[in-house]
Amino acid sequence: MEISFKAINDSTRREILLFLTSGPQNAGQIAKQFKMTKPSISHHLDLLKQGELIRAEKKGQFIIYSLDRAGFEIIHKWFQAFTQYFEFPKPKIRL
Amino acid sequence: MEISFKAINDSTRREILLFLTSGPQNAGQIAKQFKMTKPSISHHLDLLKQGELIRAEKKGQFIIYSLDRAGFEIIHKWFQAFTQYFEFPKPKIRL
DNA sequence: TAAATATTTAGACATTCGTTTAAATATTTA
DNA sequence: TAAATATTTAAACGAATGTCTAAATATTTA
Repeated sequence: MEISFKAINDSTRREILLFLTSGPQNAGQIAKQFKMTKPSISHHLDLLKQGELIRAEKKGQFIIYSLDRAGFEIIHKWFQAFTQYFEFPKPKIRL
Repeated sequence: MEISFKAINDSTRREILLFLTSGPQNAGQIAKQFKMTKPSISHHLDLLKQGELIRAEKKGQFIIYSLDRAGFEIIHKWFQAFTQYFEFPKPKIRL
C-alpha cells in the first residue's frame, strides 16, 4: 500500500499511467514520450511495478508494460473510507 | 494537484485524515494520537492543508481541523481516468 | 499583567528521491 | 558469432522530505 501511494506521487509516473490507458506499450515507446533518459524512465517503471500499478511482460527483446488493476484497487479502497463524507459526481456518460 | 498527491504519500498524514473522519478535532487532540512531537504533526497538518485535504478554523486558543472536500475531489478526478479500464466493487451498504 | 496553555515557526540533520552517465544483460539480425 | 537493438543495473549527486529541539506567537486564566 505504502508503495502504491509513493508510485503516484510523481507527475512523470502519473503521465506514464495515463499513457498506458491507450493500451500496452514497450519501454522504448514509453520513454519516447518524455524528454528524460531511458534509465530514468526505467526507474519510474520499476516503482510503478512495485506499486502494482503496472505489470511487465517480456516479449522477445521487448518488455511490454500494461496497467495493473491491483494497485488501483489499493488506492480505490483507501479512498472509499472518505466517500461516506463526501458525494462525488459521476462521470458524464459519453454517447 | 501535485501537492494533494504528495500530502497522501505519508502514513501519518493518511492516519490523520482517517482520524478526522470521526469529526473535526483540534491540533492537540490530533497530536495526542501519535507518538511524534507536536511540531512534526503541525508540519503534517500544514501539508494536508496545502493539499486541500483539510481546513483549519481558529476557535479561541484552539485550531480546529476538519476534512476538506476539495483535495479529495482532485484525487477522485484523477482516479476517474482509470475507472473506464477497471470496474471497482461498490461498498456494501450498511443497514 | 503574569503565568499557563495551544500551536506554529525556525533551524538542523539524516534519509529518501529523481535524475544523470556509464556499464551490464538479453535478444535479434547479419 | 559479431554487431545492433532494447532495457536495466550501478554509482553518484543535488534536492526534497520527515523528524527533532528550541524559540516564537497567540489566547486564556489567575
